[in-house]
Amino acid sequence: MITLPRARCLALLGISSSKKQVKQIHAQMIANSLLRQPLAVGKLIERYSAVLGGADDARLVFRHADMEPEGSAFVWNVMIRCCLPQESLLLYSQEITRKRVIIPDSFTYTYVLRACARLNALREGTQVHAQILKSGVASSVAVQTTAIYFYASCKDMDSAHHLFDKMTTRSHVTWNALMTGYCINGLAKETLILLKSMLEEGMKPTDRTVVSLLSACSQLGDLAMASAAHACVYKSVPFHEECVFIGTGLIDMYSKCGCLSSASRVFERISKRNVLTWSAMMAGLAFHGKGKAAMGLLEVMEKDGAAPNAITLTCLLSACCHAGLVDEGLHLFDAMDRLGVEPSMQHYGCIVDLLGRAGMVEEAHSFVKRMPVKPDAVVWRALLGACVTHGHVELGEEVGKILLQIERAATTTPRTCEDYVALSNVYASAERWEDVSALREAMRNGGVRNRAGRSSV
DNA sequence: CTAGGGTTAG
Repeated sequence: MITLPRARCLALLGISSSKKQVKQIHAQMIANSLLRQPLAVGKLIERYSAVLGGADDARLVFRHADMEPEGSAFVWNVMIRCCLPQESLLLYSQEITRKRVIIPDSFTYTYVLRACARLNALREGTQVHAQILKSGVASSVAVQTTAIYFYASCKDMDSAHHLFDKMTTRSHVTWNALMTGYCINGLAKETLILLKSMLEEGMKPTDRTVVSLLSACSQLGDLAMASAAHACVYKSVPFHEECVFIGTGLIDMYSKCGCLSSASRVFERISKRNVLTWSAMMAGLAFHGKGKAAMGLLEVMEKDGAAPNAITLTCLLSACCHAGLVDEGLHLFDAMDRLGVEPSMQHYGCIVDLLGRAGMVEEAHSFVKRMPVKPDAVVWRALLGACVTHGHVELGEEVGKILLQIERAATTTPRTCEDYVALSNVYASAERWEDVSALREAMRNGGVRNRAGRSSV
């Protein structure tokens, strides 16, 4: 048997795209006794993790890696970086509780914090952050930036901002991390203020900076601001027309600011469209009640050789919903199998909403009962909304009680008042005032806060 | 020549 040299193996690994290919190179590496070399093992784990169905193989390679202590630390870091966030935390905590055979370094900490961010695990990540501070490892800009990203992902903007203020050296990624944090937490004004200070400090905005800027403008719904942002993108980001994120952001921004024609113009001029570009345009059309046009775009998209995904289907179903296109929506739902997209809770929710808004409350109810998965609160809420609008008091009461049950069983999500208010509206529509006041009483006793109303545009 | 920090829908 001919064995490939190390360099050839590593190069081939880099371009392997299926599990079968990775397995072949894996065999070569065994024959070449490359599996005692940290870099080779690391690359193998990386590749297995990247291909479909390779997670178990990556785990096996990791478990059987046998090398010097520094090599183990390196391979451990690679594994934490490449596996799913839940497993990253597990690998990390196992090693920490075991008498610290491997000492985490700044690489480990960035990966673990990133995992906590993805899991929305504020408690765990805060503990990790404390361990970082205790570890004596001089915290690098990368670790601190990831910590900012972590706190922001967990909606703890106070900690994120505090950390940012304390940093003496910041990279453009640091600025972007905090800005993205403001953005995803709906703090559009803060996003713009931070961008201003970034520019004042002489930092150049990057493609990721302008994605936050565009999203902030979407939230504000201010067309004048949107045009200014668009001009800023033109001035400051070279090759912006090749950046899919920016194109998608522009389409979304113009749609949300009420200017569908500008959104279409941007869409037409994008050279590299991906599934999200198409989805964003469909969402924009949906937002403006142009359901037929959104459906028409699906055909163009398929002719263009792009395959719709779960997000695309959500956008289209919601377009049908807003435009009252019941038949089209149901037809599209049936076509999902052919399109290769498995219906998720959101798609079921769209159909219930579609039927409910069209006044077909009985049909919506029987659809919910036929669902192959357990309906979540969003699905029930759509049905309850239909009951309120179309005066189905009995069903509304039944659904409202199911929702309150879900509400009480939930321990992780904060208590909200929406479901109480909705059920209360059912009672009010039937002039059952005693039930209304009993519900208000239950809300007070349950510690459910009434929230102030808000509007975006 | 032992790797590193983030993002697009509702």
